[in-house]
Amino acid sequence: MPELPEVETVRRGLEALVKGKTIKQVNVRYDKMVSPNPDEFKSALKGKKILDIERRGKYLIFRFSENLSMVSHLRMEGKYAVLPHTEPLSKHDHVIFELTDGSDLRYNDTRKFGRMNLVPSGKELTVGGLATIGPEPTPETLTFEYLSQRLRSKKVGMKSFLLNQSNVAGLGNIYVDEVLWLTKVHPLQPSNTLTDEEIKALRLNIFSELERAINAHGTTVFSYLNAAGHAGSFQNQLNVYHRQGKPCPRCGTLIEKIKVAQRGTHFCPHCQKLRLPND
DNA sequence: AGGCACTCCTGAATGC
DNA sequence: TGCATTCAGGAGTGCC
Repeated sequence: MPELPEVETVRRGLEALVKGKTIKQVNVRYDKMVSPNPDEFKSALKGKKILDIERRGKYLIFRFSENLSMVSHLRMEGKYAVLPHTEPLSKHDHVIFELTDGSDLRYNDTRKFGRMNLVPSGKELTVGGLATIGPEPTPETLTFEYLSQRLRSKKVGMKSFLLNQSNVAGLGNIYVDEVLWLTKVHPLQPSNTLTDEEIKALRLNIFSELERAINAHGTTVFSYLNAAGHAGSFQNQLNVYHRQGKPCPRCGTLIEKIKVAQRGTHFCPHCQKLRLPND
């Protein structure tokens, strides 16, 4: 499932593969995937040049000529691939951007959860979750002051806090579990009970974990591949995610799996103890 | 405010 | 073997 490191890996791949190319025509095979309706989507994109591909959190932002932009979210299994136009379509190719050089940019999405929205350039931040998205998880944009204020202004469990893109952009189920394990904080620990030391550690762990994951070209679990069709390797560096019943790399206690915020949640019951308010 | 549940989807895993 | 059920989840919506 693409989170920030995977989306950034895709963005870099797309930049190398399709930046500067021109769209001949677009084929939409699953109408609900695009906005506005498929007819407007296709006619607006016809003849446009791909000027740049940017990223904000887990959202990709394509910039086209004539002040047109497209916000694309891959959700669970969305993938882009660049292939010769003569290559047969696969079952789950839902949107095909036919390019004038004879290649296709194809969007493939087994579960059909991904969405693409065309907007005038400059209006990108009005689309869906981008309207309320929190700071990018970098040292410059996610400051200690912001994070501690935000944590203390709420009392949600830490897993919910970090999954909420309006608090911090880019983290998903895998990296939230990993970052909480690194910081030795329980997924249900109320956000307003973290100490300053924990907040400092959490912040640094977010940065280092995402940086390491980007360097490994993201995590490949189940079927996720990046734009060039390659798997990432970060799954080999996961400490708790999908490791229920296996020993904690730090203390050897068996990793547990519980449900938090409708998500499978992995943690070490020894390293990540829930602290009650009057402890 | 915050915790749920539900929805969108398909394929893999599990159950009998 | 085969058919039915369960599970996985990012984000949006809606309810209590």
